[in-house]
Amino acid sequence: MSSDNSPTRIRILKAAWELLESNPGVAARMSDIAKKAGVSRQALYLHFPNRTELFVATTKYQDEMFGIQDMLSTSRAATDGRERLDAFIEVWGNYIPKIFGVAKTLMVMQATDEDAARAWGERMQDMREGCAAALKALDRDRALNLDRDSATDLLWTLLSIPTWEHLTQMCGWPQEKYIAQIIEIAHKTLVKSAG
Amino acid sequence: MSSDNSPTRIRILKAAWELLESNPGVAARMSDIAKKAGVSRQALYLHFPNRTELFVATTKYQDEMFGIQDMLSTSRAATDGRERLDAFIEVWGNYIPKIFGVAKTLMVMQATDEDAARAWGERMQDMREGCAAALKALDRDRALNLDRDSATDLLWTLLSIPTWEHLTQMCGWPQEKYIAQIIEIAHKTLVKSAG
DNA sequence: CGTTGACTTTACACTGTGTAAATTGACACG
DNA sequence: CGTGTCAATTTACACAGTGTAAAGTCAACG
Repeated sequence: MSSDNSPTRIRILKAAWELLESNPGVAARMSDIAKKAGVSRQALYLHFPNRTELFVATTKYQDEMFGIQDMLSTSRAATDGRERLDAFIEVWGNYIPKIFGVAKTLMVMQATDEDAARAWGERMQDMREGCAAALKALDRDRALNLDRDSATDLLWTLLSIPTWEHLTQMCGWPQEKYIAQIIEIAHKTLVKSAG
Repeated sequence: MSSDNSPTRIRILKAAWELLESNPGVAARMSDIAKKAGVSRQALYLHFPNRTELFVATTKYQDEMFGIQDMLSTSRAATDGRERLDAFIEVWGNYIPKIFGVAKTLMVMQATDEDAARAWGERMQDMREGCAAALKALDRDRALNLDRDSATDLLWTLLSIPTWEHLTQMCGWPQEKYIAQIIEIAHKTLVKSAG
């Protein structure tokens, strides 16, 4: 999946990862990343065209390392609508804290950087596909409270990174409370009460 | 309320307002703001210590212009718990689009700029007070589904600017649909069904 | 021994913020 | 009328950080 896996490139990616994670939302300086990776600043430009692309590559590297695809496909195993919805929320909701630092940086850069916006947008669209898929079974059971698009939008918003950030970072909710509450809200707003 | 209202200062604030609104999240350059205001770049520094404080002053200017305090106090008039909750959601929810451009810029800057973080944090805390107040009557009627803090956190998140942005900008929901859905979610998750 | 490739080193162009100081012009007061 | 004051302009510069460019180093490999 990775276009190149020279050891230096990996070292740079890991350095970027650590720096972004230790300071979510703050775009680390190229010189600091270089120092942490133990290479010269100019070496970064031998592997990545610019800082944004380095950060984009870092998120892709994370997805690869964590095997998000496998995690999501596991959640697709459930056949019952509610179970599948719950599984999806748990998988994605528990994935967010792992990627938050890097993701937040890209989110912030999105406002000013076109490349970041494109990369981030694609990522979010993928996530929306996941939401749609998670609701499909529910819809087939005629247990969906809203039209499919609106339900997808709502679940997508509920599981967005800013929502996670607000509840866990600003409100101080523990991760378990976050998961439990999102599941409850999803049930109450998306699933027909009388089966 | 404003510490100084020289005409030049006002012209600068209006220029910043327009530029931020026309490009939400992008911190306009001092030179562009100056050009739009019809003054020299250096003149900006006669009125504001730095760019961040100019933007902070711009949000305060907006609040003053729009009279947000009056709008909110109107929503406090309702005595019935549900009515009051709905009124609060409508007032705040319809206020967001008016301030979005400037607010988003401050939100983005928050990640890297300490002053922006402080100013934004205060603003958000004020909002939380509003949420708490809007739920008070409901709690007194014993119609609140969760403990007061959790309910406040949830309403706070539901009415956050990123949530509005996600639903109206990313999902393309019209403002009325946004309001209607937020009210519905609030009812389903916060208000006891069998009064 | 010579070449190739990855990396380093040094230097520089460019953008944008913020500081500093001298200059202009209007208005007000004695 | 002259003088001071205040707002704003003009010009210049320090500083940080990204990205470009090009020459130099060094080890591996044929």
